Amino acid sequence: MTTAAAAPAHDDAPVTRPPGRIRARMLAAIDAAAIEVFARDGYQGATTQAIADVAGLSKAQLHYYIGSKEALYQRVLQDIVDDWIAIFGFADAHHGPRKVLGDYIRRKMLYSFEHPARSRIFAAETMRGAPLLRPLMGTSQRRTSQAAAVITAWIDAGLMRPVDPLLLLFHIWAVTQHYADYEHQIAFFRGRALGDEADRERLIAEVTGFVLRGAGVGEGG
Amino acid sequence: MTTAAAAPAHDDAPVTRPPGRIRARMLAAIDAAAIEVFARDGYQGATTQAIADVAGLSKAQLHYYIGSKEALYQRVLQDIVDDWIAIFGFADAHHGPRKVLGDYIRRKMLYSFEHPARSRIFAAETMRGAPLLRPLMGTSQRRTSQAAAVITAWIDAGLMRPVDPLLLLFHIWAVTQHYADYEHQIAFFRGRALGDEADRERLIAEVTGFVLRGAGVGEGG
DNA sequence: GTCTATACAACGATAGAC
DNA sequence: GTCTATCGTTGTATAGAC
Repeated sequence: MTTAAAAPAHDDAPVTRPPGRIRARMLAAIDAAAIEVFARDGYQGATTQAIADVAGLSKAQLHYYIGSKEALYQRVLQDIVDDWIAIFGFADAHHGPRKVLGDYIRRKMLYSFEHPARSRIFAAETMRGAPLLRPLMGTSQRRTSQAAAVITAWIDAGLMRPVDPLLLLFHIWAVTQHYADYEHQIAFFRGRALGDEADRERLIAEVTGFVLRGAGVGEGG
Repeated sequence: MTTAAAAPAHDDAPVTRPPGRIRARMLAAIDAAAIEVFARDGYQGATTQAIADVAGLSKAQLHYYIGSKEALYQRVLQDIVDDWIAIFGFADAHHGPRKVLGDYIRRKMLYSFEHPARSRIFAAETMRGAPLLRPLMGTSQRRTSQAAAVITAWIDAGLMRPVDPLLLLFHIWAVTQHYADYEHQIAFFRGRALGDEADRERLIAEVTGFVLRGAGVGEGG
């Protein structure tokens, strides 16, 4: 596993060059560019030329690194699914619906604010039938079933209303993701862009209150 | 306003042929095909070839009727905005939030069930910054402001909670449109497609209850 | 008015130079 | 390993035949 013959030990000049150092930097830039372009134009609409332009490479250069447009897209999708799973979390069910749902809503809202492009890619892929996303959703499906079971338990314990657990999750996703997917419409109707920290906190509070009341989570939940 | 010189008066053989009869039939087929393809592939991703295939025409034939891909897309967008405005309705404000919001939610849900493709086109156009939709949104913006004022009046009358009126509208749109835009995901997690009349009524009831509780509309609202 | 043959630009991708 | 020159295909659109 030696990388190369040894070399002088200057601190400012790394002795060994990790394989694909340029590659790693390139791929990071490419991923960022791909997310931006796929979010704006969709999978079919995005061109490798546009992604190359945003990443600052020639189209041919890009193709060398990505293999194919579909492979690049799949990588991006996988990253987004990983985010989705990382944010999802009903493990601490014993804290009750107010805390668990509230925290989840906050994480989803922050994700919508910070990574709207990723949310839009997920939305667009779902809208076209999710042909490339579906095979990556196994874990998401299991986690969703588990979360639904947790909600059912809360209902049985009298901590919230007997809403349909799965539909409640849909509604949470709908409202929180709306702030990413429809960001432009929201800015249009509000007359200003999604604003500073304080504004975001207001939105999170409003959404949280709306959902918890909708789910019938009382003061004691 | 005479259409042509007179002709025999057989009932089963129209005397005059309205100008562009073939054209009207073609345009109807083209619109339906365009909605399907734009919804699946987005504006950039949709090809005139694909639309022509679905409509059952040659690509060149299609181009004769549509002028350009952008013109076709704009026409579809205008139709969708017209739908949006027709469904929106807060004129009967005196009936109170329970009835007005409930009826509106029902109309939105039925639209999501019956025209998911149209909802998706609207979503995709919004996600990419709505460059071609924005100029068509003047009326929608006015109606939205009026609706927000109505909600404010309800709040002042103590008929519902002091939620942010605009955000409440966003949340209604988010939840109802979710059943169109994320239809495939919903089917995936529920393990079955959006079902029959009874299933749809259940979903409408669940969404309506969720929103009205979230808005703090009491029994008397 | 309707449709076919065709133009030419942009697409994703790769063989081969460096 | 990296990148450039170039390929074959498909894209939107139109001139001109019917």
